[in-house]
Amino acid sequence: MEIRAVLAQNLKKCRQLRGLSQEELAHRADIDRTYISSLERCVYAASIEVVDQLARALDMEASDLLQRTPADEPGVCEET
Amino acid sequence: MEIRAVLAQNLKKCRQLRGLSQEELAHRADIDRTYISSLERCVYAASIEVVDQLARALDMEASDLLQRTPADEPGVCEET
DNA sequence: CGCAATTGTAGAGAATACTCCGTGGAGAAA
DNA sequence: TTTCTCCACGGAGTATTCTCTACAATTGCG
Repeated sequence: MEIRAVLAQNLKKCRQLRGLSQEELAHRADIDRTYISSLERCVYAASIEVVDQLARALDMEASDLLQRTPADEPGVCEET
Repeated sequence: MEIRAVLAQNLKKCRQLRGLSQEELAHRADIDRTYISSLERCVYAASIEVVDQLARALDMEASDLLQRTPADEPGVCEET
């Protein structure tokens, strides 16, 4: 799986789990809304600074957003 | 700690632990040597694609290279 | 010291991330 | 239908990453 897709998947999942719209997240992370939309569609390879901003807005670690989830394990956003 | 510094620190440590020079790593990751030098000095905020290439060249996960190390815990490269 | 390997650094240019504008579509509710 | 929210998507412009070339500084080793 491409690293872009890993980020896209984790980003979308964690955002939705927190009940945030792309626009709300954009505001909290101080990032353009359409850009977040692009990231969730794998259009760009984000810089680690953007990943860090998004992670902080989601109250998690940057490394968590890049975590590849083995098929039979829970994702980074789920509770145990 | 800035996310650039986290990457810089982990990158340098893991590279040295594997006995690789910047040039050898550059070749294995198919990335310019001077750019790796820059990353270890926090000059740029790498894209997640570069982080992934470096991680694969170091036989580890991209998320590991962005892991912040709590002061009293071992780094991502150390054995237990 | 002399030599070799490694790393720092500068500068120019290509490539790509990122912002900002706007438009339109899908779904839900009045 | 109309309205509202959310999201996909395009284009143009700016900012930054990333490559390449070349040379200087450093480190370690005989």
